[in-house]
Amino acid sequence: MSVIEVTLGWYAEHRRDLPWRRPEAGAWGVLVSEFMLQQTPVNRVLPVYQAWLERWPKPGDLAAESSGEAVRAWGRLGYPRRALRLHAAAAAIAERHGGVVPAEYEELRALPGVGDYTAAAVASFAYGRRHAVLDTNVRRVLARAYSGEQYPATSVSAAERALAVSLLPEEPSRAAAWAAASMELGALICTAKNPRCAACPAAELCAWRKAGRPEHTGPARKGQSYAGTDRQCRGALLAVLRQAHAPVEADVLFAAWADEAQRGRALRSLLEDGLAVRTAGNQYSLP
DNA sequence: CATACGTGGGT
DNA sequence: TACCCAAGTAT
Repeated sequence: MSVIEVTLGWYAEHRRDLPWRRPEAGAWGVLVSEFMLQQTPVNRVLPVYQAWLERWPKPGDLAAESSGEAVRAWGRLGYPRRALRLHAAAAAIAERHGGVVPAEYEELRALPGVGDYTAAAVASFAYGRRHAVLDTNVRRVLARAYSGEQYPATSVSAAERALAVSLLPEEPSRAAAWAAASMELGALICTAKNPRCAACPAAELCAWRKAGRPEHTGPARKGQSYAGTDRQCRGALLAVLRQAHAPVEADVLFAAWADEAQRGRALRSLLEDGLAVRTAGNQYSLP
């Protein structure tokens, strides 16, 4: 038995029944879920995903809306530029692909907000294509099971990608299943903090466990600060715009953040990003 | 290659 | 409480 075999067997039994994994989700459902899941946990995505697909069942439906409605519907998922990019991706799909989410990696990769991971994930999960799908979960599983290390490096290395490619089953549908299964294993068992090795189907084969689960050596991973940052300020300002259904006066917006210099900087960046627009006079709204 | 970019739940 | 971190992308 190999890590791949036991993981596929485990997945068949333990996979979560997530809405974007159902056949009726389609490629559009998969694409929407991938955008929302970029750096955001499953349980927070769930309700927003459901509402999103009910409102915009096809890419063309979203493309026909203003980008501001996408930002509003995005709610508090975080990183609202993703909502803008998903809206732009929907427009590109409507224009260039006849309203159908493309199946080719290169075409997916060319869409706004679709990077290497998302292009591989959509091609794999929605269309059963054979791609190395390297998200944080898969990377951790590979680091442990095959490289004997607690954590993968900060960015994907050539060696790491080569390993992932070498592992890919020949049969595309099986490769796609392995992508989903290894991701699920990383999410549920081979977790970052307290891995549940006792419940892991690959425990006997795991290089990291065989080595005695050595601690990560090297520089500690960079933590992300948030409190008091420009990011938090942007979030506070945007929350006001999301809740308002008409342009708001600058005064109202400024009441959301005390530091004048910081909120000025934040508002300017929101305008630059296209997350906010200045309307008549001194008023602001979603685009 | 490092950094900016939201938010909230778990420990 | 403070810190960690969650299906990344663009610059």
